[in-house]
Amino acid sequence: MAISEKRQLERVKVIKALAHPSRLTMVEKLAEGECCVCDLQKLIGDDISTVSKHLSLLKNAGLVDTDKRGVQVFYSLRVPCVTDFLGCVEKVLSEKNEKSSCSKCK
Amino acid sequence: MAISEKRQLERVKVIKALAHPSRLTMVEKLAEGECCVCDLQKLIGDDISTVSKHLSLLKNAGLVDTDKRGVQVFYSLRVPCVTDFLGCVEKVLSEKNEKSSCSKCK
DNA sequence: ACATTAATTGGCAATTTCGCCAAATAACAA
DNA sequence: TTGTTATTTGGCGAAATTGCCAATTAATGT
Repeated sequence: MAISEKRQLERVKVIKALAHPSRLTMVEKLAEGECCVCDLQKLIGDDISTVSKHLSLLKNAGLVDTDKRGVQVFYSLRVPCVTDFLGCVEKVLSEKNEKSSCSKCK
Repeated sequence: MAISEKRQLERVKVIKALAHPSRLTMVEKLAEGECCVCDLQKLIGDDISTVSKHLSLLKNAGLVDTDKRGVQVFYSLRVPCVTDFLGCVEKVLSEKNEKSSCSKCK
């Protein structure tokens, strides 16, 4: 039996949230510990409004949490398994290169 | 040290490939075993050309392999860990619902 | 109250993705 | 060769995503 359309869309929303270079970089950074928006902005280099929008998208997907302390907002990763997630992505990449551009084959 | 821009783009390419309802559904189907394009077309219901394009995108990302036998092309999942990958996505969703719409809280 | 710093939101143009149709290609049978 | 079935490719309009600027909101200090 197929998964409900709605459920699939929720899943896709989570995956989409990770499917952007800046957001992926921020998620990896957050895996090491919480950060304020300003730190993430320095890391990414885009306009702060752009970074903020990326972050709210991540939050909306359920990937991060926020904690406002004073003027700053601290973001933290909600689900640690995202790291394993990336492990799988790396595996796809290594197997891909292994086959398509095998350095041992001439 | 941050991951190279190029590497990050490769990763994103893989994640993006999974970030679509039809493609995600097909990947899950393929996790059970290989399928021809026609079977996947029936599963998804979109025009066959649309399905074919989704599949070539998956292939380009390194997620699936193809095997042409006669007139048909059989697709198969290249990396089994994609299943675990989805496990993490599910975890994100369950924790999300747990907090935002906690049934125990009034 | 006023200024300052941190972050979010609205709006918009540029780019990318999506899905259909029509046409092309490939394998095989008659 | 001709026809048939399976799949891919080209092209195009529609929809979604992206990133900047400007304006707004929020917390704090003077």
